[in-house]
Amino acid sequence: MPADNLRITHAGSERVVEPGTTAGQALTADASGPVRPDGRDADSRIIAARVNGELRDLAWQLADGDQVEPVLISSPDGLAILRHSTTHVMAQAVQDLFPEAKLGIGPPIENGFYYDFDVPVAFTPDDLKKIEQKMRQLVKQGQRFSRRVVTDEQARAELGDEPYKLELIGLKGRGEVGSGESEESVEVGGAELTIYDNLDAATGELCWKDLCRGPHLPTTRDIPAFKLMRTGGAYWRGNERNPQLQRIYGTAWPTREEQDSHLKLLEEAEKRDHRRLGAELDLFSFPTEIGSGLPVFHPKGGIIRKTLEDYSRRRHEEAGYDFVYTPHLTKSQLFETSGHLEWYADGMYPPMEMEGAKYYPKPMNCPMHILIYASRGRSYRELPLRLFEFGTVYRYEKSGVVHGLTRARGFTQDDSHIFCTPDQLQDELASLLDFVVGLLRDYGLTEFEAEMSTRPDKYVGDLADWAKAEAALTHALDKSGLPYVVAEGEGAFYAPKIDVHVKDAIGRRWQLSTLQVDLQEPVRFGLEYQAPDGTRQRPYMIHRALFGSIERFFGILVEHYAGAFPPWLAPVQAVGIPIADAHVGYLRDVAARLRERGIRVEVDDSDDRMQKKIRTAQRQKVPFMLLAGDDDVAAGAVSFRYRSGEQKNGVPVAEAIDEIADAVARRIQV
RNA sequence: GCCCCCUUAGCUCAGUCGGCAGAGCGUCUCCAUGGUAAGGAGAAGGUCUACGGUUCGAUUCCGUAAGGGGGCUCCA
Repeated sequence: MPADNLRITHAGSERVVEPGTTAGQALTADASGPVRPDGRDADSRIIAARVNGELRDLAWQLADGDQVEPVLISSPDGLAILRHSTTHVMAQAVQDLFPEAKLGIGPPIENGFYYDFDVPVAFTPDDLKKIEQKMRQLVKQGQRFSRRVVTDEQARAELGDEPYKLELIGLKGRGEVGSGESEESVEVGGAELTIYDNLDAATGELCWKDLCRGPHLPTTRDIPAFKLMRTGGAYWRGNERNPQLQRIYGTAWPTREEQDSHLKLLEEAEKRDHRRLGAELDLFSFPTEIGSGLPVFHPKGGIIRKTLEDYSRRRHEEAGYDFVYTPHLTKSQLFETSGHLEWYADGMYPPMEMEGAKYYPKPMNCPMHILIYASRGRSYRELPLRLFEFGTVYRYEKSGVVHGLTRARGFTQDDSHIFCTPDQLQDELASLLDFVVGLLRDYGLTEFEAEMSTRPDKYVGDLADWAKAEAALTHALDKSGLPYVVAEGEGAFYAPKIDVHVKDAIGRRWQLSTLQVDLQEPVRFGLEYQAPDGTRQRPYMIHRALFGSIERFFGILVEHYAGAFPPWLAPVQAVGIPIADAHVGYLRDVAARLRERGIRVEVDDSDDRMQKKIRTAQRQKVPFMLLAGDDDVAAGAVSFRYRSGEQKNGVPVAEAIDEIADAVARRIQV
């Protein structure tokens, strides 16, 4: 069945385009419709179509009256189709080379795709090369993707030796996999079962087939750029009780250039890896003797951490928080009352037994803050009561998940619990969100997006409270002006929540702050306050962590800044570099004056030559370098060098000191 | 926790198809006093992660453990 021409309706007129045509050819120069997101893409290929709103292959048979919109390869849908098609090519290559491999699922994902295989032996990096080579052959062959609707029985007959595919066919019947967003739906979503055949370009002979919802590219030759990235284990259907399959990840792009820039971004991310920079810049380490996931901060990491903590404390103080301190250990009873032992015992370090009592390292601070609230009777006049603590907690993360500072087993939360009346909830949440975003901005993060998570299927508390809490959170979000998405059913069992995500300097998203309206703990602990009418009322409780974990936030900042912290956070803010030994004394005097202004400064009096000292300071990412030679000494000046390489010569010492102190005080990046 | 991979000097890594090991950077000492990203010379530094096993002999092969990495699952 040759691919029919595609009729597209655009700008009120209908025209016919052949598969593989470009948008530029398909559209008149003045076209301004949906296929042209911007002028740059005018030559992008049309690889599929949206027929009456549904994605279809170019080979789709059109009926009169169909509303057809072409899909460009560079559009989000186009990218998914490209990547989904590439994953078929990969699966074919794998089954050519490893005939015993059984197919799992193979969906497109962000920036690429994967396919899972059941194979007796895991793939090696060498296998990956062979598979990629084979794929390049298949791409060159230009096999046609061809869609076929089949009945359940046909599908079962044709895929008889693909046990996982058979399972998927079965699932569809039971409605477990619909047309939704699950990755399985890529195979069996939609109203009918379809099989995609890969047909030889010349003979039309069947080369390979897969149960698949589609759509796909016209031919394998339409894959412009791809690369296999890595392998890994993955549980069948994402369930750890299921067998583990071997997953191969790849990436695919409309142009070679886009692929290259994607690979470059990955390289850049690797260079910024906080674990690597943490060692290079002597910030922190994970001594084996202490244990996995338990970091120590070295002096340079320590001063950064102290600075960001101090600033956070000051801001909290200004915002009306009260500072509290609580111990690291508690008798089991506390976490029995809170319910944590019942729900999260697996994630807790085991208890120590002393004199008949069991003591647990705390996995969270809230119950202790609650006890402070409950330590005496509370009046509505005291509310909202905002308790704040840098509280260190311990969670036994499974060995496979520990990851640098971003997933540690001991970490410190900038934890706050706010107790308020029902009336205060909305305003408190709204101002809290402002506070959170304002503070994050001061640490140099500028792009935010929020996620609102609502009541899950398994929940505690009563519906009216959930509704009220969700409404208050939504109100706060609307008021904040932050862009947000709603994640239905993603809330914790005891609370709906807002998570604030930030984008870092290279565009990666991190989940940072979380705001939760707790509907459970105030009840469990029987919290109350006395209302104006003399009755005893239940307060609302808000959990809130801004950095989440200081360690994790620290790691994210290291990566965000690529280690080049803004002056106020930099461990060494300025370094004096003498041209020769004779100028060391002069720079020591300058350094003393800087120290008086609170600047962290060092003078490099090593035996190295000046060039080497610059190189060293540059690699340590020191924001300001003050050089001095005979000329400078004579003029009472310094040669002022920024880590950008920019340089001003003959700057009077007083001026240089003012500039540095000013940059630090204003917390600006240089 | 599960699948796969890794662990050699402070760091980054060579190497030994089984015969007790090397480079660069860093460190230390000396020389050099040099104007914008590596001046020169010399020295110190390793029970080759740990423990078992195979072997005449193990850093190398096998097993176990610890730590690390890439995924999966999980993340109150």
